Amino acid sequence: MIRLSAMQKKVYEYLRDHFRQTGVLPDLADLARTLGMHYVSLKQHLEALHKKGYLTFESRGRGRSPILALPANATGIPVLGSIPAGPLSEAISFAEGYLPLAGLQGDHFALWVQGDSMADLIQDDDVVLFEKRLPYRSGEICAVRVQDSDVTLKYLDDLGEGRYVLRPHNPDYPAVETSAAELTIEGVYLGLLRGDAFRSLIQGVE
Amino acid sequence: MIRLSAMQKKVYEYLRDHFRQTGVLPDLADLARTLGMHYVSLKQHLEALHKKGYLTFESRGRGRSPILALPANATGIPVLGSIPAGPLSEAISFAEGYLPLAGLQGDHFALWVQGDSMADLIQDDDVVLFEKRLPYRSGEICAVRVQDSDVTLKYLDDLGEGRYVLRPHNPDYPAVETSAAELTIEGVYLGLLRGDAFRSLIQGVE
DNA sequence: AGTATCACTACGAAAAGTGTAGTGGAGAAA
DNA sequence: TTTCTCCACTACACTTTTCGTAGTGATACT
Repeated sequence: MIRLSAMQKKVYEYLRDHFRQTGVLPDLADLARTLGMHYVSLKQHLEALHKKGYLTFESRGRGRSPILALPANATGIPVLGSIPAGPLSEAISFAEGYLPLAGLQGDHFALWVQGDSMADLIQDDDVVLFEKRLPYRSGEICAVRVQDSDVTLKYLDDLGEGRYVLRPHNPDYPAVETSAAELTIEGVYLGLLRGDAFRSLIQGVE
Repeated sequence: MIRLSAMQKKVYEYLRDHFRQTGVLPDLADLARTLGMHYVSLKQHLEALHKKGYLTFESRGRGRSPILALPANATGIPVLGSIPAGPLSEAISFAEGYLPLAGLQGDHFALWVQGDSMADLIQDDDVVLFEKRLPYRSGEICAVRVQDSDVTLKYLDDLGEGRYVLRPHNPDYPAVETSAAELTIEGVYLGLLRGDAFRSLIQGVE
């Protein structure tokens, strides 16, 4: 991203925090008062931020509220590239879109699942929501990375003494035993989204 | 609902249709021009509609765009009360909430599933989206009503000659054969929503 | 019948918010 | 130095919203 000046950064961070807390963006006049600057200066900062791609700012003519919005990547949950839920192979790639879900506590991400190792519970092409944390108990569904290269989606059974089992739901796949040293837990399963109708909720997908 | 005057009804129906088609609501000034009335008259109509519960209209002070929104039940997909996916017993009750999904073609509804006859594909407490239509082929998952009283969620296999089989995904439950005369197809499965995080998308749930 | 009250409709004027143009200073970069 | 960007301000035009005013019709009470 292009570098921001001090004032631009201040404006952007205030807007982002305000949106995360309240879910709405303030009026330009209120905002100018809060930040202690003139309306026109604020507007110039917003135009600069828009030009640099940090937000959407579009005037709609005199007297009409401008279109002011933060991009999905500032507030939404990133939907990461597809991961194989079958054999361990691909890793998490870059974000393909963002899921606008307000009011969630914690750090979340979503994966576009490919493969059927968790079928029928989780199917090919499902979008699965995760929270970035360690599992609270043995047997939770987790997105795990083994040997610093592959990401997969399995039940994570804790055998104790640093030993773990990655257990698929689909009995056609084998369970794999591994050690804590080889294992990186990327997140814990929270829920899933299935079907084209719901997939339209994801923003930023071409 | 409280009765509306002719003008109020005209305003409400125009807003509803406009939102369904475009997904956004027009400016009050544009709206007044389109409907051929003065801005203030329109505003009074909107206030009356708000008072009567047909929409949300809240002024935000002079010169600031008002908060104008249609209730979820005018535009969203109704989420109907829980149905048993296990043994045939309960019927669709009243709407418990609405799912705001814009841009869907066709007539949709959602069911809050209880039971595990479709496990592991569809689990207890999932919210399942349906389209109100007949299945295109045999074997689709449908919400069906048998004998004009019970609603259930099963694969619907067409045996021909007016005979059908309601087949659960969970092998612990038996498949049931029935006839076209006893069968009412309420809708065809489109997708599902699982997990508390996604459930917060449903509006109107206490 | 007459009166009071209320809801509905309608218009004009003023307050507050928003947009554009133009000016100018401070500091960094060429 | 010159040029550019960032930042700030003044002044004025325009839009949106509110406030005030008024007429009509229905209903209920005297």
